[in-house]
Amino acid sequence: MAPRKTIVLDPIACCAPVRVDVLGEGQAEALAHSFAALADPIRLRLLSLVAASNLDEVCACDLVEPSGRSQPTVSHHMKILVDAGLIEREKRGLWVWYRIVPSRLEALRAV
Amino acid sequence: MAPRKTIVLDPIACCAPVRVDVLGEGQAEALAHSFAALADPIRLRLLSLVAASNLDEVCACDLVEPSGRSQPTVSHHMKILVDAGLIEREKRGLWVWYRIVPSRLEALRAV
DNA sequence: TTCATACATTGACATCTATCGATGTGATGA
DNA sequence: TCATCACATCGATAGATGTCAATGTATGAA
Repeated sequence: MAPRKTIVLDPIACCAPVRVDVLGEGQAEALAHSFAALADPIRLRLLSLVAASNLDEVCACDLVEPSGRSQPTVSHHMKILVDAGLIEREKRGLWVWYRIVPSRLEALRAV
Repeated sequence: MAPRKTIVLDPIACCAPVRVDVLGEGQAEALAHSFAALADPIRLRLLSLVAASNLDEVCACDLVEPSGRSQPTVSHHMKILVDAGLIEREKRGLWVWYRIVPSRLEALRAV
């Protein structure tokens, strides 16, 4: 089928740090799930709001109005970001505080 | 509403390269679109296949079988990757060749 | 011109996702 | 105990997305 010859993934590919290899199904599934969390403009803005905080954390009540979405919708999106490990959630009293998880963002860059 | 005080995005934020700012709607929309292209396990594997090629480019005919999807489906996904600017498409004769666009991947890392 | 090949497009369908109103839950204060 | 507040969950709905069979399009060969 191949015009030249089928692609050969170098069998003696060295253990180099820049090793380029084909993603397995499981890895691809997990990665796609992480990227999906970033694949929504509202979530990107929410993430941006948390990251831009000069307090290092943001109260959930301060996310609803700038996002332009309803409270349930914001809650829904924040849950997705938390489940993806991009944001940490901490409840203190009546309020919920969010912090970004830098290590998780860093991990995604290494694709 | 805010328990302490509303978040203040530093108005005198310097022109520093690590400038942290809240995404505008337009930027968020564009970014989300790029991430959406990566938010599918099949597309990640296709991208991986192209990136792992030792020829620097891959024929479309060599993507169908390893992806485990039909030819129209692969064509569909490759179009999404090309539209996102992550991959370049070149038709030579009967065959179509794909190359990754490193600069575009680099740009996404800088979020 | 006619045929075969490689890939794209179409149409239809099932599934997923974003959204919001209504309601539930847990904490605080009176 | 009761009322109130902050946030989560539920249920319903509209729109987006992945998938493939069927078909269309362009290229090269006979």
